[in-house]
Amino acid sequence: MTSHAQTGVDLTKNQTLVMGALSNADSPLSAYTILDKLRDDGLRAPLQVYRALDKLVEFGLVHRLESLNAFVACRHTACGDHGQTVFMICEPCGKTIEITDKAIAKRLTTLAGDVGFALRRATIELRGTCETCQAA
Amino acid sequence: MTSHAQTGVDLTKNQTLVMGALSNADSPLSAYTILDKLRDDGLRAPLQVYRALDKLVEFGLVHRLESLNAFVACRHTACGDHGQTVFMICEPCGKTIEITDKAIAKRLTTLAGDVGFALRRATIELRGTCETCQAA
DNA sequence: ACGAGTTGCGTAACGGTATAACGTGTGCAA
DNA sequence: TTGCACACGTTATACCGTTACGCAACTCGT
Repeated sequence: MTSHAQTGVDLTKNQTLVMGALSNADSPLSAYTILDKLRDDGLRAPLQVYRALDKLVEFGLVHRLESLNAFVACRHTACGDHGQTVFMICEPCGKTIEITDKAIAKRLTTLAGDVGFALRRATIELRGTCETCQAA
Repeated sequence: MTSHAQTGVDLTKNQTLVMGALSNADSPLSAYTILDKLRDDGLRAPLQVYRALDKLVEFGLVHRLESLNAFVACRHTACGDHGQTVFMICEPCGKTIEITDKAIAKRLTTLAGDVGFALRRATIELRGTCETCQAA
């Protein structure tokens, strides 16, 4: 369907709706919250959202935050290296900062190698308080 | 109730049961799986398990794996520094390796500091394949 | 000894998260 | 035109976790 500028991936109608909901939000959304936002657009069942999310994650346009059971639009689609992203989740306000860092990735690879573990994907989620909320 | 050798913490009856179930298991268990294992010991409701788990996590005897919605007995209770533990989860067999690493902890602290984020706790969970499963 | 506070326990009901199992429609290639 | 792949839609169900309530036991200060 509509083409995504940064990746050239064609999104279907439902994928576009879900992507839009996540892009507009300023903090991660649960699948059911997304569903509620999109009821007026014709979505009715959780599965419609989950299917779209699965694809969007596969395309690298969306990340899943495991510790929150929620999803967030990727802020730097251009970067490769998904699967090694560090998320900083502000507990007061819910906003998340997304960072990739070679040093972390390298160290994790080393640690895995030390015990013979074949690393496929890393989930790194930090909890704390963002600068804005500390000031407030 | 019974005293835990390594920590001196007194566990209640339910806490002891749940701790026992996790210690016997060789991979992480969900709360409901624990419940099923302990039905013969008199447990009947999820809340009984969740309450025990909350305390055990608080004591540092058990870790929660966010990406699995499951729990695992801590393999090195002696170490302090919970909240910075790296878990390597083998997808074929489910076993998890638990490691703490100063370099990772330090780098995460630095990254957080760079953006003014007050770090409270880190979730680091790696997915991949353990040495045994690679050989098989 | 007594009451107040705290902690753990037990049960029922519920809400949030995710998937299974169907079947339908469309586009495209052999 | 038949078969395949893919997205879609619906219903039902499974799994994860919490709220709300009340009771029992154990402190601890008076």
